[in-house]
Amino acid sequence: MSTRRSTITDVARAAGVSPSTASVVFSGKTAVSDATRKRVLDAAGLLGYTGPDPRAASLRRGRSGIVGVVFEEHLGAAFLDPVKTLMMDGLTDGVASLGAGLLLLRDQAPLGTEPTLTTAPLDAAVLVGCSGMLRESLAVVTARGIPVVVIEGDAGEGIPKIGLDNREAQRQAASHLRALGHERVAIVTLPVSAGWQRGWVGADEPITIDVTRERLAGAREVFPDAVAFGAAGSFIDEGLAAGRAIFADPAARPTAVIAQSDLLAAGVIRAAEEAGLRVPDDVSVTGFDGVVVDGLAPYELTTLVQPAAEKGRAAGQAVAAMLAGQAAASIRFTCVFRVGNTTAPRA
Amino acid sequence: MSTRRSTITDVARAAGVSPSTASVVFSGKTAVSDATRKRVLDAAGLLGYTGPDPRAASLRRGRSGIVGVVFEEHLGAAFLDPVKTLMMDGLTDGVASLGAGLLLLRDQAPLGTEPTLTTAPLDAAVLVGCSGMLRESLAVVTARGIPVVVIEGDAGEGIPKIGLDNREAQRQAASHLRALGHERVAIVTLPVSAGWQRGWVGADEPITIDVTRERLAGAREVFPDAVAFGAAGSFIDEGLAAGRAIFADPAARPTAVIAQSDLLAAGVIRAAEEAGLRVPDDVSVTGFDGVVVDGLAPYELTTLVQPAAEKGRAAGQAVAAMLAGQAAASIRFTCVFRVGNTTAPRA
DNA sequence: TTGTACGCGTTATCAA
DNA sequence: TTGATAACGCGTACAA
Repeated sequence: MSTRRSTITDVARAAGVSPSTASVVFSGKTAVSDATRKRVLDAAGLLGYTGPDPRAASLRRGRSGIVGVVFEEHLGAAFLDPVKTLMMDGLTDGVASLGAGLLLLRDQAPLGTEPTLTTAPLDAAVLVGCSGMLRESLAVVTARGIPVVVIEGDAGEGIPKIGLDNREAQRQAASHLRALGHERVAIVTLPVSAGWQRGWVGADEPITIDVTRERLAGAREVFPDAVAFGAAGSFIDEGLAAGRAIFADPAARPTAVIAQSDLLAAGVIRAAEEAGLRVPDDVSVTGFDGVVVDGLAPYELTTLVQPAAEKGRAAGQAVAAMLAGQAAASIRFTCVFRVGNTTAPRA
Repeated sequence: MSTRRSTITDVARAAGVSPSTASVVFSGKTAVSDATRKRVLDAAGLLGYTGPDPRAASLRRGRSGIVGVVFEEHLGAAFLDPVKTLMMDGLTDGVASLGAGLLLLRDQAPLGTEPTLTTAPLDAAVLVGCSGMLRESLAVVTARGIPVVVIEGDAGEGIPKIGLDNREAQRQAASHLRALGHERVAIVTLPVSAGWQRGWVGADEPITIDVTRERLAGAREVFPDAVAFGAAGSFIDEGLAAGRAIFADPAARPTAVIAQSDLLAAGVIRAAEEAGLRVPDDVSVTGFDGVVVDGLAPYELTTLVQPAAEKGRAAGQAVAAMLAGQAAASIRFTCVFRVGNTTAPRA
């Protein structure tokens, strides 16, 4: 049973038509008489032909229908982040209009395997949270003429960026806290650099991750002297650890904590409870992202709602535009400040 | 600047060698003299040639290096599940040995777009949690001779399945509870069927999702009369809702709850606390999966640790085997029962 | 070690 | 509405 797969040529021959006609029956690009169509389809059924080989079609058309999504981190880690998940949802929609699918790619190929970013049949690539690495692969891709878009990161000149008004948004939350009378404020940041280990962020620590730096800057515009504790990732447990460090010294306790993500904020709240502090009565907490934190109820975070899915969708559209030969512009989305029940006037 | 992309033929001509020699320089399949290699590489650099076109190479080789991963549910929903995330990690590894990447596919294409499952240049496909639908697309794929593997689901005859000993495993947890003296037990199940709404599961409710059915059967082998509440998904908040329903009537309170996932168990624990019950003193709770539940500390679930990443890896290997022309067998992994601090003797 | 020749399976173009 | 022709860009026997 291991004969050659039948091709469109076989079908055409069996149906007594030319290959191009058979092709048209499957692609629908041109009108075909019903009689002919039936003959071709029948022949196909008989031969077990199930449609054009995508590989050949893709070579001929010059399009594969595949958009690569490149993550810097370990793939599983990426999906632990609800913001990225939402973004993927939007991206799925965004490229669907293109009839394309998403190919998951890791920046760091697992040793010994070829860098798929350069060998995969991509029509376009979307980089997620690219903080300046992977420039080499990127160079190859752009040289190949493959459109590239970056979400929350910087890939250098000429590459469209989809991002947020991180700084301004975070400043809003800080202002809100100041308006409530808070003065002693601590900040819990996202990782400060690649491979960052949980810990206090020194004043002269170089911050290489854009999002972290911008949000921190926004908070410090209002509270220049606020201490900052850098988490190792956006997880509740990281927020918990950060919160413990922050609330450790009763004498130095802040009355408000600005967390750079909702998950971190959730952890901080738990740490506060652990330390016998009530939220928001004893300590106010703000988050960032506006995602649903599973299990956080009855709290409703005061946070900045970012259009995560929109970012993905916009990236998809940008890619589509570039594929259509148009230039795609960078986009900065605006976060919406939402007051929940985790902030209150200073006691 | 918009002239034709240069091809390997151009490079060969510029380097003064034949196309096949140039090809060999890039593929490394045959030895080439250093001088020749240098000439070719130089020419490539000059022309901005960045390597073989993946589309053409894939046609020629008959391999695209792409494995499709098909989810039934909305894509974002899939990644909210830590088990699936881990599985994806394993799968990534599993196919990496193949030099392949993962193409994300949704079962239900978002209307108006082509079913990518049939038009994408796949070398193989992995179905996740397939409960018997999508038979048509599947038929096309298998007819095309594309290897298919199913994780936690059933795609019919002849398709290798990667799964767990769900029934036996769950029975173990139940036995543990019985050994602790528990008699009045409630079960919180995963969704009972596609589109299931949260609620009590009637005795004659048809259970169409394999995992749910098997785990329920395992629990009922020990506690035939245990009531079951079906969650709408594997989330903490769903477990919370289920727990509230279960603990609502003080007179009918169970002394132990068997949850079909760790996230559900986490929610149940929270519901218990809410109802003023202590875990495990007043009520014991078991989970299933053995994943790290973010924010659950200090609890450590008594649960069944399933090799989620292993499942993914095995699927990748099965796919690799089939691609190599060998038959791949179905695999049933065994869960390991782990006692945590959420179960205790009946008060 | 290098070159020749051919085909992978399809589709765009144009003419009939 | 259909058919002939010519790529698409590459890899690989095989010969030299």
